[in-house]
Amino acid sequence: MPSPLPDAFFDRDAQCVARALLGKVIRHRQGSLWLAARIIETEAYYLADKGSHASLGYTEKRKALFLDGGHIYMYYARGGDSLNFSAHGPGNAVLIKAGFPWVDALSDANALAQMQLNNPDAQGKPRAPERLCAGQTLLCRALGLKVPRWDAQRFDLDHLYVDDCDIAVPRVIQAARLGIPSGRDEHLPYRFADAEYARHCTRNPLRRGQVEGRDYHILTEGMPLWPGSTA
DNA sequence: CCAAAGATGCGCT
DNA sequence: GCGCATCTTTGGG
Repeated sequence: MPSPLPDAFFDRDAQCVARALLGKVIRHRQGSLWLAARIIETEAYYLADKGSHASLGYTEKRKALFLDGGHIYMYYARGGDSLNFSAHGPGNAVLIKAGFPWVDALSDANALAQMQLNNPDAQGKPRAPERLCAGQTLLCRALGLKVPRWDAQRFDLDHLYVDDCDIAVPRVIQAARLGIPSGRDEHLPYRFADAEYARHCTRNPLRRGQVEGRDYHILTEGMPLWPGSTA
């Protein structure tokens, strides 16, 4: 039984949404197949922070960032599509950074095989499932999500939604976001990852050399965000 | 119309 | 860890 996230889920602070999305499942229908990936890595962006697209100002392309929580914002950069969901407050949103293929009764092995066809490697060969959604544009490629179809749209139970599959995420990693140029609020700790899937993220936040308390923090269930602001 | 950037990804060291 | 390919969108001429 699918259990789509209600609009109210997204109408909260972006960091809360980013954290809560870990372990949720994105489902996108392609023909008769429901392609699916569980979310393992997210980043929050705010109107006021200089790393965000919204901080560049309102334009037609960026309008979805300013719509009510639960709108889809997609953009194209560096050779691929990226997926975001708007959160509470104009200009605030969550970027979906990485996922992991999800297989169940609705999204079966045939759906996974289609995802591998959608997102082959540079030689045209199928990727290992653990690499298939290990990046914001890889995820969109595997799931078949495109800017022209989904930007500024809402979820649609016949085509695309986020499913609460009741997956436990006992430990969440909170760290600085990736790829933010210096001077653009690059230190803000708005990146969130499922600790059990850390090695399958865009970059492993627990890789050798990273130090807890300096490079990242661990949040267990019920623990407030670090450094404590739930805004 | 064209140049350049961009919330990246890959391959090699 | 670093260079380079990536290719659509964007904005200036």
